[in-house]
Amino acid sequence: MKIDQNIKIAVDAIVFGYTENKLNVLLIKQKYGILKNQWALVGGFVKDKESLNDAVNRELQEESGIKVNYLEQLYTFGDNIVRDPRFRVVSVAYFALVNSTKLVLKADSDAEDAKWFSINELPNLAFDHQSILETARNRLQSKLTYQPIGFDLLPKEFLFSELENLYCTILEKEIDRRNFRKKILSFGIVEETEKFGNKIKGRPAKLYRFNKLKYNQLVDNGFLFDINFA
Amino acid sequence: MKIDQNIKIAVDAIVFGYTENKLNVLLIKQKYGILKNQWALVGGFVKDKESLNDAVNRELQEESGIKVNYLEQLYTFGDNIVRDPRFRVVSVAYFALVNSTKLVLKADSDAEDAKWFSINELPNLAFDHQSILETARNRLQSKLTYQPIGFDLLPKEFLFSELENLYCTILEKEIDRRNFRKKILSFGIVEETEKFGNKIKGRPAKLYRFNKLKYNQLVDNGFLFDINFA
DNA sequence: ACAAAAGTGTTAATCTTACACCCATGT
DNA sequence: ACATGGGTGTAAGATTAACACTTTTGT
Repeated sequence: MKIDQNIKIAVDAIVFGYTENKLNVLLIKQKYGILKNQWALVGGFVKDKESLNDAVNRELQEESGIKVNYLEQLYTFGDNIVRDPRFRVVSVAYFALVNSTKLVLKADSDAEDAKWFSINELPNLAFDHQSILETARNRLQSKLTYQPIGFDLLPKEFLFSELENLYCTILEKEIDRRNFRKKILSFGIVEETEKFGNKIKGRPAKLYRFNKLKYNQLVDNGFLFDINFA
Repeated sequence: MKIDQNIKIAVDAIVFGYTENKLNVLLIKQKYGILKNQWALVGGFVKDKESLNDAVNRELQEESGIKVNYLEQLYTFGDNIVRDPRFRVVSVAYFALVNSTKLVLKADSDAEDAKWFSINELPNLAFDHQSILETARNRLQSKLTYQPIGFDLLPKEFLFSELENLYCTILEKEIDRRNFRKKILSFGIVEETEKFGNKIKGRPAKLYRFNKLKYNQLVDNGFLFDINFA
């Protein structure tokens, strides 16, 4: 059986970071082609002998040198058959979270420049990357409430106020500080360390740590992480 | 820029139906190729000038003649690079729900036979369709609790006991009849009709109808459908 | 002593759970 | 009159939501 089909498969990654109470996305300035100098998501074509997963990881490595904490398939964009002006491309988009606080980006082979952009100050994006980004943002918002993925955007040890702020920022909601802390602590998956953060102002704040092992154990026993707010 | 890539894109559909308190899946017996006579999901290759969505709908039409009530993209399977023994195929899987009570299947061009199988009595499946099906089943289970998709498996007018049974069957849980009814009715999206179902035994049961319009209105005002059980 | 952020409890309201009896029909 | 499934209410327990003052530090 001969299949006459001329469609290319690409992978794209939406990489979210969180610094200074802002949600950021990693973008790459295109180095070649008719889209030269346009900003785009990390991504590229899949090789013949490479799984989709390997492809995203390779692109992340090549274009940014980044190591992500969380990666999952988001959605496959293939309904707009002219999304890429060169030829038909179906793009499998991935959703990634990274602790960007101590991260050094490298601009490598395919990209001229790799940079973090606040989600609220985005440049014009190549292809249909704007709408992919919207999809990713929705996924982040909803997943934040039923999976402990917020921790993947923070350093290993973090302040409670940072966690709280992350939730407020991403969900675009006010959250009662006391109720939030009570709820999170009631799960028993976040533990106090002996250390203190280096705040300049106010009372020193303890650092906390997410216990992933404990979380996995609880999940095995039917535990469901869940944060709902009015 | 020339891309040397030789991967084919297919779409597959997991079509769920519900009859006589059983969850069923639509399978197709392959007519051609080395997989002749094996059972497989509805699916096929995407055409060059056809959106992914059009491709699934076409395959559903061609192979089963079915009209689905609900269709959404499920997941893209492309990590197993030898999932199809002939050449590399990346498959975009779709998840479909249909009211199968009055449905006539047609076996058409590509398929010898189209048949419903109870989810508990599946034959061996071609390719990695077994694992795709697992993914779909998980999606169905989780989505049932936070989206009103159960109605897409039932006729327009249905008995409360059918709805309840559907939830019990798919979630594999016992559900308190009174609490279930109370909860569903409290949403105000299911309304009583004047008609009665034609039960043979017991007290006649009213038929109910899902008011999709009302549901959409409520959603616009921030309503969240949600059924949680212990 | 004051500014700044951290840390902490209680109460009312709401939602969830558990549970059992009467009703309308066909035979 | 009995068998079968349909229809209904209530009370105890758990969860959520609303709300403000004290603590620790640096200046």
